[in-house]
Amino acid sequence: MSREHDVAVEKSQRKPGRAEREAERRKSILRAAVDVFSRKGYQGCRIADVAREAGVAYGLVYHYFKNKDELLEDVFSSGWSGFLSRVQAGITRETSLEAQVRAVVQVAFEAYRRDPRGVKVLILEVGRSPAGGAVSRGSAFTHVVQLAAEMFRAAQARGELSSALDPVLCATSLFGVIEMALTSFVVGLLDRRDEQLIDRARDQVAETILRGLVGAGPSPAEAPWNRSVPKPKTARRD
Amino acid sequence: MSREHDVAVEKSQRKPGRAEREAERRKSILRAAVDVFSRKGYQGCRIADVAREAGVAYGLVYHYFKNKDELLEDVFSSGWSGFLSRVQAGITRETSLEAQVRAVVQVAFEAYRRDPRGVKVLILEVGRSPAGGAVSRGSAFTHVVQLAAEMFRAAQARGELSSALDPVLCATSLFGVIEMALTSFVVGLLDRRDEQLIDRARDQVAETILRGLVGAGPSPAEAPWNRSVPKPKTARRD
DNA sequence: CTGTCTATTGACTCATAAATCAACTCGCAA
DNA sequence: TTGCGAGTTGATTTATGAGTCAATAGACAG
Repeated sequence: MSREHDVAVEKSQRKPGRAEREAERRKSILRAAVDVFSRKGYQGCRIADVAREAGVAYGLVYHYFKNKDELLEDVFSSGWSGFLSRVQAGITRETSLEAQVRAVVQVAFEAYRRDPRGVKVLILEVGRSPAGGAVSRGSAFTHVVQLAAEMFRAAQARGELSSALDPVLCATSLFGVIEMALTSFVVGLLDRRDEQLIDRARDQVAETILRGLVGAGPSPAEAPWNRSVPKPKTARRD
Repeated sequence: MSREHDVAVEKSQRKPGRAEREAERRKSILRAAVDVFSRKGYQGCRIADVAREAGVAYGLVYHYFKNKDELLEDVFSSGWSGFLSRVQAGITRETSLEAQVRAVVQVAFEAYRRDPRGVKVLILEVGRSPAGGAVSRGSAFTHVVQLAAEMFRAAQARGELSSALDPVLCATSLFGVIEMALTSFVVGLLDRRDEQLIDRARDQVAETILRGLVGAGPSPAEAPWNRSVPKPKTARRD
């Protein structure tokens, strides 16, 4: 008991403890996998690459993950579930459609800023895996789209959005614009090092969707978008 | 010379001629490749599948194509170049930004209606091949985006579009919305057999982008989207 | 200190599929 | 008819990479 007491008390000290060391290893392999996937794609990468990148032996990958597919599955779920919950939170927090849309866009761009490679994997590999994908990934993309579709549907019920529009199409449009904008950074069409450009892109994406969807309604004359537009442009130094 | 005469004269008869037979074979393999790619993806499919689908021997694929990669390359270029030239034509034919955008959307949806599988391959496999793709595919996507960006830039010069917007982002937004809408049919999020829905989607996509981009100007109260837009000077204050 | 238990290693096996090639078929000209 | 040569075949070879496993090292309990 004395030992365990020590361990429990000094958890934050430099005494890793076996379980923690293991978890750390597992995470480092996961991180390496994201890295390699983002560079070579799922089909194109070898377990050997992941192992080398993580600095562990080939066989160890199979100690922590049943097989290659489960590895991808974990890469996916650890990344996507975070994104999904943030999107969910953003939608719930805000009340107007405009604010909700801005929140979703914000979440996506923030995720990209924090972890471009992870986003790249999600975008290029998982979100739209060819039918063969077989696992839950494909349906996860569907899930987030339906989440957004629900948001648009609710907005229609509140009269904030023309009911002539298809909510699912509104949702795909939203993610289409977001995704393609991020893709253009990923593939180098736009300069990913230009922080200002990323901000402008985020704002323009939100504007495009909002003015588009909202403005498409039957009465464009009203234009209630003087509503607390909270300074779209972050005042940057010149 | 008599032989060539025959061939030339009876071109439309049931005398294939060797060169023509070859070209036909090549095309049938290409068609089969599109088919198999669309079902199993590039990495996931085998040359044997393509050969079987085309009804030819395994080895013959290698008679017509240097290797698997060149096969994909040809699938791509034969499909993409057609799309590209149609987009180009659509942009050139029309004069107002609104009409041009509608034309581009129309081209994409028409292509989908004509050959869903081909579009699926282009969208899911080629357009966004992981960086490792190495070949021209990645840059081709870049190409069409830049074509559209040029269109938006010209519209800015004519005063039809706010110059505060980034033309490249306008272009990615346009294709992002188009592509995701088509994707949602491809993956079954929307019912691809519902012709009416496809039409509605096409219209909504165009509306979304147009009202979005055009309406993004500083004073949406006017709403001057009454066709023609021959007013080159809408004297917008920035 | 000593034994046990498990994390870790990397060479090996095995399945898959790309690419090759020698044999064969068949249209066409002499 | 005959023979050349290109089209066509599919078994064979070769390459690659996933997954296994017996051996080793290292942590922890007694």
